[in-house]
This record gives sequence, structure tokens and C-alpha cells, in this order.
Amino acid sequence: MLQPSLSVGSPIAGLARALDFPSRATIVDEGEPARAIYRIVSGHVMVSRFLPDGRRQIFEVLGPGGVFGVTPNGHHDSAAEALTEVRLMAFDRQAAERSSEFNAALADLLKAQLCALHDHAVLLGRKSAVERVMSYIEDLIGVADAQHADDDVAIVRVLMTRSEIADYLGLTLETVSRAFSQLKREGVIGYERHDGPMTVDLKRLKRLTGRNL
Amino acid sequence: MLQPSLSVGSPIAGLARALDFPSRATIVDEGEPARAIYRIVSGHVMVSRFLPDGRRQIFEVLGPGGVFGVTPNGHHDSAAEALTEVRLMAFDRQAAERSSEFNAALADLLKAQLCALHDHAVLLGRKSAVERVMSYIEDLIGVADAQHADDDVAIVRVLMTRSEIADYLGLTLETVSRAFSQLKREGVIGYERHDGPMTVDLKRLKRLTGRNL
DNA sequence: CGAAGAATTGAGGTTAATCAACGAGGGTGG
DNA sequence: CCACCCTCGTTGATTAACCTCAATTCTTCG
Repeated sequence: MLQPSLSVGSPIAGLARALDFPSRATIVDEGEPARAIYRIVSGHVMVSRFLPDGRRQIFEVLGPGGVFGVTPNGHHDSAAEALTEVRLMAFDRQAAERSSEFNAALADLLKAQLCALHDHAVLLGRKSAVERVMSYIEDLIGVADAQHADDDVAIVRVLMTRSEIADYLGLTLETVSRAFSQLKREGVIGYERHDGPMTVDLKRLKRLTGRNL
Repeated sequence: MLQPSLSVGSPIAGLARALDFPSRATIVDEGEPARAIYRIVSGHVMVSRFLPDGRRQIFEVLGPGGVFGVTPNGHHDSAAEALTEVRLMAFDRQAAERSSEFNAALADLLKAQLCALHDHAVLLGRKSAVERVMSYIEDLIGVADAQHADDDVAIVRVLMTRSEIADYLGLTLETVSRAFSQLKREGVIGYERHDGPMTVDLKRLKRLTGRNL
């Protein structure tokens, strides 16, 4: 997928500043006034929201090129947390919104996000626990689709805890753990340590997800 | 919420043509090449996607001002169906994408949609059946928030069938029906005929949703 | 070594899905 | 006009999936 600019060289480059965050840092809080729009240079970021009683839903996990902090009103509707060390470009919101060039580039990025959120809504509304976890694993492989197209096995690293994956997939951490265990028993995935590398048998995964998605 | 133009008077007005559809007509099919971007003038539209095995997820229900048919690639990722008689403005996609003015206006609309999809993801991932139906009823009242702010009772019309509501809320039609029955028993809502007007006791609804959202 | 955080696994409970029957309009054709 | 059918909604009984509670292990870190 094309990644529009929003970067140096563009006339709005002057509005941007680089920012770094350590792993697990909170970048924006829910409800906070929206002063900037952020683009990820390197690292990964989770975007989430809490219900008053503590239930959490993670909407998206963004990698390099991803954008967050966009809001229709003046306040962030969701929080953003660094999943790894992160380098960001921060664009002053007020100034950026006045630049039609910025908005046009942003529109392209938002279109892709919209599509991703549609995928995720299908997952949350209509897929079983194991299907959700398989979709998650496919996401992990992600653009690697290209580089793994002819491979039998992909190797990925799970950056999120079971609890975070659960809040992303609309499950509990126990159900996520059981789904991982089941897929491991079935030989779809393999790992020694949960924070180590995970191997994915692409053929088996495709066979399981191919039929229904 | 502000509704940016994308309308007559704008320099891209020449790219637009008006279209009418009868109730229940299919406006765009999933997978179809994306020739246009649509804005609703009047009426309501559902946007949805199917899994290969027939499971359906409805992403959003759009009213006047709503936009659909936006896609990051050349093909529609979802279908759109008229829920009522609908009048649309259709913007030629190729031409519109070249207009930074169009894209800028579109960005504002997409921001609002993004926020709405976040709300919906929380609903799908983290709310119980009755909570989902209550949220749906709140949506029905919608902007009426303003005009009903001092009222005790709102009167709304449910345009969707139980099956459509189920596919919107990630439930089965039976569960939706039971939730409606329960809320009726509890006096939160009232109706004689399912296709007739429905009264909503706003105080009771707020009391139930207020705590947890 | 002990404590804290994360994952796994088991047992049991709850919610929502599934299967099934029935009733209420609305349309169509005899 | 009425009988029939078809769609939609409601409700009940049962099942299955997932959640909750709880115990245990593993790893890391002080």
C-alpha cells in the first residue's frame, strides 16, 4: 500500500517536530486536548479506549507510517501507548488543519485506517476466539505477506501481552492463551518462550483461515 | 458536528451528479471497482461486509451528510444498501482524488467516521447484548440529543429489521429480540408494532447507560 | 532467594447461540 | 374476498462458547 508523504520536503514540514518515547510510555491520554497529529517513524503504537468501569478496547496497533491523534473535535477520543521504543513526527494540529495539502495527504492515510477498522469490526462482531487469534497472527506477519509469499514458515515476534491481545480481540486473556495453546498443539504455530520468536506454519494457517476468511 | 461542504458551490461540484435509489436497493457491491464516492443528501444507508460463509457485519448506518464508497485501493471493501429512499451526490473518484480541496473536505468527514468506528469497536468488543441494544437506541435518538435534551421521552422509528440490527451489533436476531423485549418489560422503551414508532424513556435509558457508558 | 508479573491450565458458571415452534401482518392469486 | 404464503418477530428449551475464579509454573529483577 502506498504511504503518502506527510514528511520532510512537504511544505508543512516546518510544522513537524520529532519525538521519542520509551517502550510502554503513554503518548496521548484519552480526553486530552488534541494539540498534535502523530505519524510513526519507527516502532509500534497501540490506540485504545476505556469504558468507565475499566473495560478496555484496543482499536489498532500501528507500525511505521501509521497515524494517530486524529479527532473530529478538539479532544482525543482514545489513548495511545508505545509498544516499543518509538520515534514520531508530531504535526501541530491547528496549523496542519489549515493546510489543505496536509489534509489531502491525511485523507489517504485515513482511508486505509477506515478499511482496517472495517476488518477489525468483522473480527469483533463475527469471528470465534480461535479465528480472531488466527487473524491476529496473520496481521503480525502483515506486509511480510510479500516476503513470505513463497516460504512455508514465517517467524514473527509477539510484542503484546496476552492481556493486551485480549483487549485488542475482544476476548479475555485466558481465552487468548487457550487459543494460542490450541494452535500450538495443532502445529500451526510454535514457540518456546512467549516473549521469544514464534514460528508460523503458513500453509496450515491459510488452510484454516482460507475457507471462512 | 460541522458538516464540511462537498457540495454545490465548491469547485469540484462539476464532478458530482445526483442519484436516487429506492428503499432496500443495493448501491454498491463488495469488491466492485470504485468509480465514485457518495454523499447522502437524504435517507439512510447501511455499509456492510460478508464473510465467505455468509456471516455479515454491518459497520455503520449513515444518515444525511454521511459519506461512503471511500477506499484506499481501487475496489470497494464493503457493500452499501439503501435503508430508505435515498438521494445521493456521487463524485467521480478519479477526478475527486486529484482535487486537494475535495480530499481536505473528505478528511474532516473521515475523522468523524473514524471516531464513530471506534465507538462501534468498543461496543462489539466489550459490551453485553443489552448494552449494545441500549447503545443502538441512543444512536437512533442521535443528534436528537439536542432537541430532546429537556424532554423525558423521545420517539424514534426503527428502520432496520432485527436481523440487520443483529448484524450491526454482532449478535443474533433472537438475542436482539430478547433485549428489546427486556427493555420493554423494564419500561425503558415502548411500542405496539415493531415497525411503528418507539418511545424511549430517556431518564431510564441514561440511568442504565450512564454508569458504564 | 523472594517477590512480582505474565502465561498456562483446570473447574465451574453465565451469556449468548442454536434449534425450534408459533403468531402477526402484508401480498398474491384464486 | 379469502386462503395461502412469506417474511418478520417473539418466545422457549437446550447447547456451546466464552468468562470467571483459582491454582500453578516460569521468568525476571531486586
